[in-house]
Amino acid sequence: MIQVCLVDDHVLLRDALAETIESFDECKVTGVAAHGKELQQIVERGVIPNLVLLDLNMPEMDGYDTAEWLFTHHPEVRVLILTMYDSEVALIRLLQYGVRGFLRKDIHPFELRAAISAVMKDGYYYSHRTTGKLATLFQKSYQENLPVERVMLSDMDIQFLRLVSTDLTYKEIAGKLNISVRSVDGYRDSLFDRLEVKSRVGLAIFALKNGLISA
Amino acid sequence: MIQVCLVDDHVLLRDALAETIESFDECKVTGVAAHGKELQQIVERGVIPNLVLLDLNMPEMDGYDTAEWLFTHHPEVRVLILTMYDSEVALIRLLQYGVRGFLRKDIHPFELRAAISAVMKDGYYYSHRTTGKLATLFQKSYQENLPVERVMLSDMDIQFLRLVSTDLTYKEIAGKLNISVRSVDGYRDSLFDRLEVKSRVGLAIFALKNGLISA
DNA sequence: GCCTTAGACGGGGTAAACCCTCAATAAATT
DNA sequence: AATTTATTGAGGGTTTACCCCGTCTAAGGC
Repeated sequence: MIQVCLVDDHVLLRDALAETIESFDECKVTGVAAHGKELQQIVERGVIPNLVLLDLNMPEMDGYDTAEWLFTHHPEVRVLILTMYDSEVALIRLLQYGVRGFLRKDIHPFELRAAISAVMKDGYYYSHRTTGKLATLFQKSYQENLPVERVMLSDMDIQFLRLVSTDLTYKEIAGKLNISVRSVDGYRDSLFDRLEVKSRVGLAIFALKNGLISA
Repeated sequence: MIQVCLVDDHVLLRDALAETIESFDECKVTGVAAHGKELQQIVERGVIPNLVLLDLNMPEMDGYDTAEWLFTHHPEVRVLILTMYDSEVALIRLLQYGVRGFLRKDIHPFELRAAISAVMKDGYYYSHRTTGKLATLFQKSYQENLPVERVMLSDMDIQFLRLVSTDLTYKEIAGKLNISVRSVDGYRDSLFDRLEVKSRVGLAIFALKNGLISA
């Protein structure tokens, strides 16, 4: 019997999903949480699931931090991401934390069941869409003769993108990060290049679409 | 028996929701659709529901257009908005189309049932949050001695916001709208004032958060 | 040791964004 | 007919954003 925990702040979807998963003979929902902190409490109480279905955008403690925590403290727990919009950024960041698969919320229930089965049987579940995105990413890093680390975003990049998606000027951003305006220029231009946008608005839109800021 | 149609492109939530609603004794789900076009087909086939639970961000035909279509062609059908994020813009636009209530997707199932009951019994359901937003809006229009139309966004504003949330320069935007760059300045400054932001990025963020562009 | 690479910073420049003031037109109000 | 109001847009200005050119330093590969 697969013991599943659901982590999503959208109660309506989460509870309905719990019923759907309970209807699968091979599964049992042993816990539901609105965000990472709640999951932590459940796990630390000794209820350790086999599989965690994890949303990304949540209050308190988001999916990234939750995946990282599970990876370092309970690596035996398999994590399946269930999110609104997928993105290369999410993909790369989460692969580092050993997540076993990615699902968009617009899938059909039978794909959910297939994904759960695959994760428990084969250890992972990557849809065509996911592998496609990964392939594009590695292809890009190969064509431009750059390591994958260059294509993906660092913590600094993400911190920077969060500030860019704000009414602050670059001068103010430089102040917040304790670096010079020229360094800000450098990060910006680097991101222009890698994210293939031409303006600050493009960066902000990218940050929004990739869930880097709470929409 | 209340006949309900569900319109949402997220199959997982929509189908789970259908089961939840079917479990309410007073309700029956007579149709599900992924977007407005599908709902149109259902209705034009003669299956006219009492209540439509409507998402806003959808492909093909979004919630706004769907609400407008229902309002003009089938005003007897009551519309209850079920969306990810609520916003003043959505509120004002949709009130024009006679929608009966607003629900965020992070509510509890019992609030959904209460809302459905209220809409069918009293004709509407406005949560404290909704009425709060409305109050703020009217208060603002009163304080600034402006008609509500001044506080809400025109079609031009929305069209403009969509273009602002793009890599295009204002010169290019002016070209697209067949107006001069100075007029663009005017629209921009007017929106700065009304939306209380200081930069183009602020406008883009606003547009995203209010679902004016597909995220 | 040397070489590359990445990060932080500067000079100096152009284009874009921002922000005033004012004015002509047309539609709506009175 | 007169007044307001909205729309559009011009002149002219400052600030910010964008994008080259560099240098220096620290970290890591061989």
